[in-house]
Amino acid sequence: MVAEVIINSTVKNLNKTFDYNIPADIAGIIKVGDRINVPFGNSKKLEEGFVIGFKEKSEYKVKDIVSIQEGFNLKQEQIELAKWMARRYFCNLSDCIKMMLPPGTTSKIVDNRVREKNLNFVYLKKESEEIDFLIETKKLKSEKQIRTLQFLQENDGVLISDLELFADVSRAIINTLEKNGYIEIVEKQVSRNPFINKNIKKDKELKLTNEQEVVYNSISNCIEQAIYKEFLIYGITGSGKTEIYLQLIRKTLEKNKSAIILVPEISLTPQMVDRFIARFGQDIIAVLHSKLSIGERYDQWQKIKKDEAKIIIGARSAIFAPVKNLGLIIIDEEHDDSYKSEMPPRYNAKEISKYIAFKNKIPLILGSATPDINTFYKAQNGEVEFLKLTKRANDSKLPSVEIVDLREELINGNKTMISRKLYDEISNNLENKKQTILFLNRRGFSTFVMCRNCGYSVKCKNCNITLTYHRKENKLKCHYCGYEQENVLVCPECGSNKIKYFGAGTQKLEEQINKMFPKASTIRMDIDTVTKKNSHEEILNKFKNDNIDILIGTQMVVKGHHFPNVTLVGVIAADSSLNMENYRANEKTFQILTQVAGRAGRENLPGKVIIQTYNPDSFSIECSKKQDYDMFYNTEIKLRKQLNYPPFCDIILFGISDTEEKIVQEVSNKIYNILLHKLKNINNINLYKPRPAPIDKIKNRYRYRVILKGSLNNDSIELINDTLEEIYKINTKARIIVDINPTNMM
DNA sequence: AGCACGCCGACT
DNA sequence: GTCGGCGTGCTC
Repeated sequence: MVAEVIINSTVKNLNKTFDYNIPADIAGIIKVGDRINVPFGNSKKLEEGFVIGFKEKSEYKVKDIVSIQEGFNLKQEQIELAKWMARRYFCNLSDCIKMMLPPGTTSKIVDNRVREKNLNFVYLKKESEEIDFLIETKKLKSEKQIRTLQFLQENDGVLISDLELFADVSRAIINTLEKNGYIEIVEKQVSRNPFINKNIKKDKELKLTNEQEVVYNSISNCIEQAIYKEFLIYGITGSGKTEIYLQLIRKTLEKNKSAIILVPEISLTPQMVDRFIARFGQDIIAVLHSKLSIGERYDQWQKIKKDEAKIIIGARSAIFAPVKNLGLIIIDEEHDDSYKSEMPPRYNAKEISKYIAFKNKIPLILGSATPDINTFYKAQNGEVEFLKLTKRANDSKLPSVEIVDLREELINGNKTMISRKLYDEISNNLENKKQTILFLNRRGFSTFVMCRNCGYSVKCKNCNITLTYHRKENKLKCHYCGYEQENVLVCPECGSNKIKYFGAGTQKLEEQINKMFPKASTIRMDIDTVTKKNSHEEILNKFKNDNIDILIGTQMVVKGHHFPNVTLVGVIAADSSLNMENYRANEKTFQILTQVAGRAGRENLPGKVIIQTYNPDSFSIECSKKQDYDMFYNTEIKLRKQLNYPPFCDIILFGISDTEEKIVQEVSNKIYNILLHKLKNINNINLYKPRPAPIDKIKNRYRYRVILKGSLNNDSIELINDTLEEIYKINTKARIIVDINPTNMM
């Protein structure tokens, strides 16, 4: 008898099973899912592996398994899920297995050293892009230093004890990095219980409205009878989805089962969690998200594993939590892009949820005010049961939405970013002591700097991207690789001084607003102001509690929070998301505008939304003015059908990159030709010739891509996996990524 | 990913 | 001769 083992490695060519002999002392206890230590290759150190099966004998000369790591074993069904994922998402099986292991134990063999409490907290001082750049350009050489910085990057600051334990770095390394100004050490008492000091009053169940009750009953019935079914709760903001969730969870608990609630990372705020604590108490709740330190995450994970936590609230990866007796999965804001992973394994948590719900015979709830077009399509054809909430629970009115044509503004000589209409409304709001949110999906001061004489625009020297002007530091920065240089006053090409700044960002908006309304208090929120742990929260709290007049921000102002005193929302330019080279541009525009609009006038105050745009006739903008999802859906779905886009097909993106363009082209052509040859007998698949990616160079790497469109089934997915295996064998140099139904096509 | 193997130029 | 540069290929 030999064990089939997957080596814990991200290397493509090691993504296959290796056979190992089972020594007598563990022969009786070893089972599928065990995490083991094995000798591998000619390395002196042991490698980590996972047992995924057994067979009679091996055709190879096998080595012995050295030991089993106690307390880290996975269940057979988890291995099954990992196998399914690896095929579905064209990724390494060991990457999938890692998702299910205790946080912080996946990078290397960790013995069970005692995790001491520690007061010192370390965080990255430099921007993570800057660190990436230092590594990429080989300016940072020490492997341990790199590992430490990468670890901090991934974790947004951690306890020193976590760093030592999980990244295996020493105090000396940490001190050196601090001396060089890369990191900062903060004296801070960090609790491993994210709920500590919370004194939340218990609340009582609200009486459901008739409409809510209908929704509740349909799902409750499936919990009662343990039936798999997928539901879409389509309910406008404020229609009381959360109360239904809470009562369905109560029902699940009564059946002695647990529930997982997935929410977008950004809306996983303390206020949101408090609502669950108020209803069920903190003892049976676990929270999993990226703002927790690794130690906290580890403790939350253990709380679930020990079956103390029955309610798991978390971001995407919480779907892999080791829940004992799962009875319900809820995905809130199901249209949100953060459910799709952009890193390997590039999984979609909605699909994983469906898989798990089906296997466990339990209901899966998707909730949204602006459902994903794909989900709504399934609801229309009955694959998903459609449930609707049309009334706002407290009867507050939807805000009025007005569209301002920026082209007309320009004709009338207004060169500022604020239209007359919006100017008047802001003035009005300031007089009435009401708050305003201004939304602009572009950070920095100006997105490009151009010479008006010769047309030259300043580009990054590592990426094919125009540099963004940052006013405060008077520098030009690349938002992709972190490269920065001094601002130019004279054109480097022709020597002219006619340098002009185009494409205004949030910094410029802030400056203009401060000029226009010198008395108003403002606060800005974008990646540049949100860096430290929690400061996203801090800015929003400051805005709310200090009654700041105007909040200026990007994407991140849109989600989660509820500001009772905000009555005006201004969208400065609704076009930036429309111009993306992406079939989902309309959908994203509609969703974001509808959500922004939802920020205005949430209680008894009537809200007003002003959308400024150069494309007032675009249907996504028109539909968001009317806040008419159905109209939007009906238009969009026809386009998708016509142009053959999801939900009518799947898209697979093969991304090829390397520092040498010639190699990228060669590998891209090889991939294209092999795929073409292998898939020639399969109907309904379109393969598009290799083309440079929309951003064809990032961090000195040239980028090409091959796109495949088609209705995929298990057979075609297998065929593509086989093809990839062949490609990985031929190619060792270029980086290849494969993404099925990606959210980002850049 | 590591690491050995092996082929070829440089050098005490 | 033989030291070491890195391209190639394998790991049960």
